[in-house]
Amino acid sequence: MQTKRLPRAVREQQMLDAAVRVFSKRGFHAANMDEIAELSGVSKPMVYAYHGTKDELFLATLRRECSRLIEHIIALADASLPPDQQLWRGLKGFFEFVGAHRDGWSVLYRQARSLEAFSAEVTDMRRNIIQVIAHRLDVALQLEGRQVRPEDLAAQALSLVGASESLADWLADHPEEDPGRTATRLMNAIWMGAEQLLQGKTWKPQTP
Amino acid sequence: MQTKRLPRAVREQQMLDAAVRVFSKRGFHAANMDEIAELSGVSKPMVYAYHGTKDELFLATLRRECSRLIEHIIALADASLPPDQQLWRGLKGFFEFVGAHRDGWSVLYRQARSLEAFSAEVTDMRRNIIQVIAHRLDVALQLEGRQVRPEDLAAQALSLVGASESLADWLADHPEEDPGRTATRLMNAIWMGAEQLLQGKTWKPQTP
DNA sequence: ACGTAACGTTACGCGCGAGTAAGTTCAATT
DNA sequence: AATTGAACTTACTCGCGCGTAACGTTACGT
Repeated sequence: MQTKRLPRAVREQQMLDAAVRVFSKRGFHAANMDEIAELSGVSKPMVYAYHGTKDELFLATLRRECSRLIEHIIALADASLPPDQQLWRGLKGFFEFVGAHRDGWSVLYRQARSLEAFSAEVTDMRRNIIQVIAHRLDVALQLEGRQVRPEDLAAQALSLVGASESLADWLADHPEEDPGRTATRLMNAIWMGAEQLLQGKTWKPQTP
Repeated sequence: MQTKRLPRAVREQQMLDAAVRVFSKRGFHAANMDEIAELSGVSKPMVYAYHGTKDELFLATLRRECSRLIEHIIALADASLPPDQQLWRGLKGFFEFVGAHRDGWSVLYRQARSLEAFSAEVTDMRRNIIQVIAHRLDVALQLEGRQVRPEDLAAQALSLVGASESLADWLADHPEEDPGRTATRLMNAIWMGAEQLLQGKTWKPQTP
């Protein structure tokens, strides 16, 4: 290959790009630094020079992918929209991101959550999302004059997130599937509920 | 320690018990065979003699925990019950199992799913469960004279499983929580749906 | 045009843990 | 009580992969 020398900032990003791919393909432990280095078009000590240890490199990739995901979602799910529209847009944004960044998703979840050293990081992020969802649900409920126990709110939000992750996994393995379609399916599952489905009621996006 | 010598069958089970604990505590890679051996009250070569390589040992523990889980669930979710009761009992069985076998659950999911070498195994199991759920849902729909596209059925089942896993994770970290209560919360989330919740409608078990 | 600092390399140290060879002790069978 | 084989141990080998020391090279400011 033998490409040009590059400024640090650029090389750092290339390394993160490489890291995402390798970590997602091999898993944290099986991934080795030489492969990541090679994929960044550079040799191993450079990776250590720019990103420290393997753990630190992993954390860096994790954080980058994570913030990209969050940004993409919050840009879409405007809190002033009606609840189902908020949910719909948020989900659509989420699935679009997963569809477009398969391996980023994999690094975030498959890997990080199962590793003692990193689970705290991703658990925090997850808790934040869940809290936001629970809060918005709470607002919607209060507008209707309802009151629900906090644990039940949390359970609802947790279910939603779990279901989303599950469909996201599936989406990551099905390139041909449209993210919007997946989001719609999830709306039917979580917004309408199984009972409604049995009665033939389905949810449809108002504005396609 | 220096306990008595034990027949192979017994020792094998002790090894699996130890393996579940260590794999769940440390993760597959970080777990080392010496620790598992020690926890089984025996030295490393015995583990190799009885269970082969580390991979094979992991697979053995995975399979044992897995079949225990499945058996426990199908024993409860009788197909002749009405749909919501099937779901309710299946979920209750599932959460009871998770509550009683925390580390078994961890080995099954956190670890196995993120490891290339084992993901196939657990994915197969998962696919089976999803298919069963989708099928029973289909039966229920046909009794109502409805028809739903297979992918939508699958998505509904997938959401349910994802939400269950999510709550199971939460339950595994909250010893004080009653599994039945968690199951009820999930029924509210997935059976009633968020829209119903907003309207103040909740699901309650008929027979406590 | 030349010094220097950032970019980059080759080649190794070293610990850890999977897996094994060779030998020992106990308990059941004859 | 001798035998035999299953249960169990100690004490290694060996490769892999993280992390680094020591050493080149190119761009860029002056």
